[in-house]
Amino acid sequence: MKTNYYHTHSCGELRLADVGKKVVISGWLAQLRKLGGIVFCTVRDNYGITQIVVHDEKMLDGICKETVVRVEGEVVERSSKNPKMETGDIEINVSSLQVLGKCNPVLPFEINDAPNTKEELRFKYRYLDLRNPQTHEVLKKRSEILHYIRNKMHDNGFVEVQTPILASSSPEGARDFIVPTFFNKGEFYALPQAPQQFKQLLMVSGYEKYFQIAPCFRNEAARADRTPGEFYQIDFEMSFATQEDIFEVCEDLVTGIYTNFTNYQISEAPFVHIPYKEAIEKYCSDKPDLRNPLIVHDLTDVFANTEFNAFKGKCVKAIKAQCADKPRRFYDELSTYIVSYEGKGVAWLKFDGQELTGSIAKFLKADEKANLIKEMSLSAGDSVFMIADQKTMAIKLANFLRIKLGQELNLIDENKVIFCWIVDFPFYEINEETGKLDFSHNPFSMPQGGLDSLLHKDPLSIVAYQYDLVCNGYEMLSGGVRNHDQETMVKAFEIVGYDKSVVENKFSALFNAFSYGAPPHAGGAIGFDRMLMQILGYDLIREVIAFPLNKNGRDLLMNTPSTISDETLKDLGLQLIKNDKKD
RNA sequence: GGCUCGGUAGUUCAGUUGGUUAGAACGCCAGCCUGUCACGCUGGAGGUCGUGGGUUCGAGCCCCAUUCGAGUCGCCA
Repeated sequence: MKTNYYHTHSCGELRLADVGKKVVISGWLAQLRKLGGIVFCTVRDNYGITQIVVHDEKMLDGICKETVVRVEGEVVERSSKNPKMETGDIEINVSSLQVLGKCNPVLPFEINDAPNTKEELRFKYRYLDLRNPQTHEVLKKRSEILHYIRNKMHDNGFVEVQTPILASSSPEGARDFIVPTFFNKGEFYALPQAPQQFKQLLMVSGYEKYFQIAPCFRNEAARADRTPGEFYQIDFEMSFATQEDIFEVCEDLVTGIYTNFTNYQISEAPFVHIPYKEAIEKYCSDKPDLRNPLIVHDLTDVFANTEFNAFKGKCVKAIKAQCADKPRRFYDELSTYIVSYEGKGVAWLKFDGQELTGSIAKFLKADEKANLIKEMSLSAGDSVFMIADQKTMAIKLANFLRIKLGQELNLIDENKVIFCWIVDFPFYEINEETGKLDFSHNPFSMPQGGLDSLLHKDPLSIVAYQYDLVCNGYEMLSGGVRNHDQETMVKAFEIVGYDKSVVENKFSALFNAFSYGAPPHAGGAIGFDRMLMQILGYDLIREVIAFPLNKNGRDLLMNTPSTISDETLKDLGLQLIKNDKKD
């Protein structure tokens, strides 16, 4: 610590070895404990907490908790030490105490108890919330991890480039934030949803390995694990690289981060690869939590000719679990849970080694029961939970059911972090709304087999060099080998009904760039906030963000977004549409 | 936009079948206390029960509307 007027030491620094030293510390008064003529206080700064002893009560006249003070005194050994404090062996005998910043005696909430305060209030007074040592630590950890990542990327030869924030609309699928401008009335910037096109252009420029801790903006609704508006990605791209090269770089980075900054037991690289199709079959999810051992079985064929109305003509998904000891209510509550997601419910059966019993046993024919037992390899004590619905819905609900069962039956090992690569995403899919063929991920990725596949294969059978890194049910990274060939790009768009002019106009920069010698390239982006949330053991992404927006994209501290004056609107060439109530 | 839950003292919450003056803990204020560290003890102040309407002799509680917040679905990689 640099010595100056305000301090010779930090509040986390002094130890027994410093006894006898005359020191100066500055910080916030965290606690005051008066015992007659003696007052014990603690002073807190960015680095820790140190106890000070005031023998002259007058020094503290008019001073309350959270006042910023400068304290001069001598370090002494405590007669009663506090093993819970890092500086608990010593205290400072105060000779002078000066107020540097006054504080209102009634705080909106107690700093010590800040994490238990309702979020609304915490974020309105985020600067107080962040004084809480536990909360304070989060942003320091965030910084350390960012530092580690930067170093690692630099060490591996990546060049850090800042791409524009005032950019143009990019076709990531989410809605854009639009920025009006004084210079060009009637025209707008869009904040980038990702630096996708810029980083690919950098590849065309020959930078070979690019990365950026990139701010990304998406004008979409929030969730507990998804902040509205803005977030950060560790964005990277490599030329002359294959999918495997990307995996190697990511595995090295992610393993490094988790081993250095967490105590989790993490899966060893190389991480397991699961084709998208298999993930959907086994887990009914493209981001399965592999800590959960439950597997989803498809029983559609078993009940293909059933008389049972609830299953007739439906896609039937089933999960086997050992929970024969659970009461009837357990089964009923699962059903209620599924109904809350607009499912019809959960049908269940128990197997005692001989017979199937349970909610729907009497509706099933003997051969159906026999096939079910065989298909699911049931043994005594197993229960089977079944969902019957339209295929898409059945898959969705089976995923919820698998997760819920895993939680309820305590099958999740919280100490583990299991990574996997979901690979071979389909290149095209049928858009459920329009019934037409559409890109299933972004249109930038390379179809496996290249132009040849596009020309000769059934579009729905083509898979892309498109991958996700999944960890404990969270999607941590998404990326792909990019399509860098004009002809292949045009063909890919043509298949979904766009002609060449669409590609030329919509992605003109990229498309043109590819006509001047583009290297094959691949990359991806890690959702940094979400990863950090998991590393630090939080369920809310807002916990790891300095000044988070609330669910409705509102900053309660700065009170944004806010209206602008009519004059400014006019200067921007904007006119608001007035709508009193809805439309 | 839908569904679910919530809004009571500065904070976290309790509040019975609708019934006198709406409670507790922490915090705050005052007093006592020389080894506390979640200090202790005594006393005190502090409330538009989110807002508006309704039912009722009487509403924190019941009904309607509205607003704010959270979770979730839609949406979003």
